[in-house]
Amino acid sequence: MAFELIPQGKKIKDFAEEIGKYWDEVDVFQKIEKMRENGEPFIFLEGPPTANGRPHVGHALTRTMKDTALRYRTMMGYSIKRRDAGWDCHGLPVELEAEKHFGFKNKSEIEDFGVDKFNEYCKESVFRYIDEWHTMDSRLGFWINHENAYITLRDDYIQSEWWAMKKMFSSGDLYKDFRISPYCPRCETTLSSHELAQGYKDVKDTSVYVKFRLVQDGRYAIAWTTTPWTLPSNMLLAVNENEKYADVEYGKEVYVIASSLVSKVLKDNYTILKTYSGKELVGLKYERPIDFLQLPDNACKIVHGDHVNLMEGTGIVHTAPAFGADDFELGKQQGLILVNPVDLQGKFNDKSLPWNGKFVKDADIDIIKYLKGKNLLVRSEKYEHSYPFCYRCDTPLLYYPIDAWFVRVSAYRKELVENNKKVNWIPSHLKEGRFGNFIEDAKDWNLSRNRYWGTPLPVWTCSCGHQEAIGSIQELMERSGMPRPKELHRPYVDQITMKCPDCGGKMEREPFVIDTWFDSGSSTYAATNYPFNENMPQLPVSFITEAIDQTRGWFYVLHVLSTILFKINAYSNVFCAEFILDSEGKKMSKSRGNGVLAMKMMDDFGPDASRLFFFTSAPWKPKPLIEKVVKENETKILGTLVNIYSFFASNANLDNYGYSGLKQSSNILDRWLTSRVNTTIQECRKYMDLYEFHEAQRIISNLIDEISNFYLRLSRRRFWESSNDKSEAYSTLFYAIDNVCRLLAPIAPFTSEYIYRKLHPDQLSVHGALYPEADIKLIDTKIEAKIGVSRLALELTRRARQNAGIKGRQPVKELLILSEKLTESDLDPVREEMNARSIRIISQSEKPEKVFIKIINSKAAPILKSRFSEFEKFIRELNESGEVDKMTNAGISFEGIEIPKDAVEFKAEAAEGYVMESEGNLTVYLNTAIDQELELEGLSREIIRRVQVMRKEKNLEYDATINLNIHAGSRIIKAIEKFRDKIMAETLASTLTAFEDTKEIGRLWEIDEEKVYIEVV
RNA sequence: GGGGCUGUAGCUUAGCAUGGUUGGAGCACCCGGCUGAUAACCGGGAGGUCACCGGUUCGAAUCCGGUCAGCCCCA
Repeated sequence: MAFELIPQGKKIKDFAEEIGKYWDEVDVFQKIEKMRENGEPFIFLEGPPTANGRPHVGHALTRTMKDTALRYRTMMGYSIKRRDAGWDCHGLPVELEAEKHFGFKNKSEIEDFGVDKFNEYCKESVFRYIDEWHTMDSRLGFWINHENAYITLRDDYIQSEWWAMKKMFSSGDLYKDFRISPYCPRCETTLSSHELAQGYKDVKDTSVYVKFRLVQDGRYAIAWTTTPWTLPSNMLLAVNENEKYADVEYGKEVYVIASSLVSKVLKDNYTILKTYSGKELVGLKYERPIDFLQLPDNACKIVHGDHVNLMEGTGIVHTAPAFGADDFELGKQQGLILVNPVDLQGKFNDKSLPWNGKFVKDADIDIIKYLKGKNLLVRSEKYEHSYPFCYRCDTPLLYYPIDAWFVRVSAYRKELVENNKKVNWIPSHLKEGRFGNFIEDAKDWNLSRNRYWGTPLPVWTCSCGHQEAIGSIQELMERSGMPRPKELHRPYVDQITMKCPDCGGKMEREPFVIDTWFDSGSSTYAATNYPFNENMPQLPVSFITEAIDQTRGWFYVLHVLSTILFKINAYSNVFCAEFILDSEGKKMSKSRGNGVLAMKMMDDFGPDASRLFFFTSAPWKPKPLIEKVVKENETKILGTLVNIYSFFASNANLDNYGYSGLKQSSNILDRWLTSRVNTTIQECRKYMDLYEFHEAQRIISNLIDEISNFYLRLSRRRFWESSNDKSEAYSTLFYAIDNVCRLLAPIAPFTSEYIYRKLHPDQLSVHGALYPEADIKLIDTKIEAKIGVSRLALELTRRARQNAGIKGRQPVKELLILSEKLTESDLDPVREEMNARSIRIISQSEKPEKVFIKIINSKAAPILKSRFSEFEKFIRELNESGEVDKMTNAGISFEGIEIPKDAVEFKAEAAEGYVMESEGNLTVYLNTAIDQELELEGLSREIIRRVQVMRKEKNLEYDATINLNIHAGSRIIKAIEKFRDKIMAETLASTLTAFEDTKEIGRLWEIDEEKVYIEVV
């Protein structure tokens, strides 16, 4: 049986293509799934992307993390459950695309066009790029079942959500409320906090300090706001009763301002009259600066607000309950009837206002002018702050009082925190940090959208106030007595009405669709169509992973819904990736145009190099995409592995070797490598279990490097000469490559499969193999340590050679190694590389060292004064005598003068004729004497080396013989004659003729500045 | 304004939890060497105020406090 060779010039990217085809043709993925059918379940859940955008490198990263985890678990014998794709289909971004397509500017245009046609377009556009996703997944090697994908727009998926909503409606956890929500006046819908978060921008707005005259005594309370358009709707002023306030004389007027903020507000020319507690202000009545609107009698007074702080402004907060959440709460507390002069398009709609009909933000300037004219403005200034804009249409959002449906998440804070304790977060700081903080303070979830393309809210209302939630299609038909709608979308479900059980009136559906995050957050149960398929979803799922932005997105909604519906955490392990940055380290974004598509990365680098790149450092650190970093992984890890295999295969074939298990070897390098493989396995499993794939990659990469550059370099001859432990060497190398393939398989699935199947042509796939398990018996830490020391000895030898100016090819007479750890035989593997006639381990007493004394002039001179030069001479002679080391302990006396110990230094240097190098407890002494015989041997090796180069250039087979003719000067001819046999053996020359001549034949070489002509025939 | 993460050589990074010889690699650069698997490798050189300031300590890249910068999240 021969091992298949890797064709010259074949690229690692080509392997991927070949392997991809093989997997498809033979159905490898399905076969492995079947093989593991009865394994312990490991439950996955795919976070559904929207397929109306193209996959970029960030998607490739998270899909690599998913795939690596799942392949690893498969190799650990688990049966992966729910390895199904999923697609997120609804939502505002989809509608926006549709609006753009049709050129619509507002909702009425959509309604005129027809909601049915509009939604039809949305439905089709969702899958615009689905093919590219499929191709990307297959090229990246992401093994996931696409044919079982869950799709959130399907009736059966929506029906499960209806079940959930009905359940929450029944328990009171889904409720309608009139409150302040972030609202887009262009899209005419409320937004969720998640959508809000995407639209914050830093902008400069005009902020104003406004005077509110106190009825009691004519002082002015000064309030600050960045939204002047809310001033006409002012109903209250809020202070903090626990803070200090001051009466301040400014011009002829007296202002009330929080005392710590006076200097900020008024700059100079003011006098503080007195300070007092905020409590004294509470209850005072005031006159509004803008008083067109009719207000209830209980308005226009100062109240306490917990939210009032002294970070900015004046410590007195203008409160318009219609346009702020805190304001609204205060208004409610005070029992105020809400006054709202703004319509759903964000325009004033109260005839008493001079600005009636204007978009509120555009009225700011007029309002400021109006205040100035009435002398009620202290001053105005540009103020930079972040303000929310609609993330899809860029319209500034308003906080607006409106009916909306909410999930009572805040009531479940305790349960959310409890369930989070059962979750393993990677990286761990998210658990208590970003995510933990967020759920501790979870707000009720604004679920309803006044839009079209989404899961319809399944609640029907009667004009008498009666409400009912519907939990299934069956129930919908029974309750309404109407046929099943075409699909569970608008406008079809809107046409369903039912009879009110209370008053007999007609009940109509609440006209909302729901937040699309409810869709993806429902995947735990809706993807399996629970409860309609009757199988309780297995929760928590074992593992999910997405990018960091999903902490408040998918990770959050999954956790919330699972906690409310099933009282359990949705997942037990969650692995969070950071973003891939561009080559400059900048965030990739659409507006910058610096994004990189996943397919481009596959085209440029191929899947395995890309996958390895994602794990060059922890995936939870942002990583710039730099071409040479990606390529480096390919050469260092994959290229080296491929080479190791090529070396193995070409030699094994020459020797007709076949693997039949790991042979016990007495060779120290074999035992070392076997041990290294097993320690690596141990470590690797540990890291893979912790989802620290990047650590696993690093140690696998180290092992590959050591196999190639240490083990093989030093073992080469055993493979191509007839050594008696050759089959041990082959079996060790095979064993190492086989294990490396399996260790690397989850991370670089293509290349490892390619090599693995060359080792095991009879096996289906490396991914169906079991992940290596360390054999403790094969781990020998002593050997690993010893080899470490011998490697250091080799390094020191090279260093010493360099210092002595002796090249590696030149044999030296003697090498002495001072070490307590090594024995002679430990050096066997490195002996040849050290290239010395004699290599010995020596003891302390044998050190070829000369101890000498160095005078520390600054100390010795003051003691000796005028006799110092005599002392110098004395020491010089002493040093030359070689007797110094006898004095190291005794101390020195010079003609009756005791020289203190700190006035001299005892130093050691290599004895004459030696160069020494040391590191730690290891010292190497190199004898630098080169006699004629050594010199000639060195020259013979120079000849051999050059002939070898010529053989290679001629592309000769390894075992092809040659005829060798050499013309050169006398010294070299002498070397050739002396080492004729060796030269012929090494270069496989059947004849060797050598003449002292300058005739130009073959190729001209220069050795030690002498011309040498070599001809290989 | 609040919270989180990150900051180590030109670039990519290890070390930081548990303080301790001289902060370790790789890429690129320079010099030298090795090479019949490997555009690979080996030795040396150059390149670091370990973001900055302060504190604790005999001793801080590491622990503590603060500042700055970048990114993210929240408001």
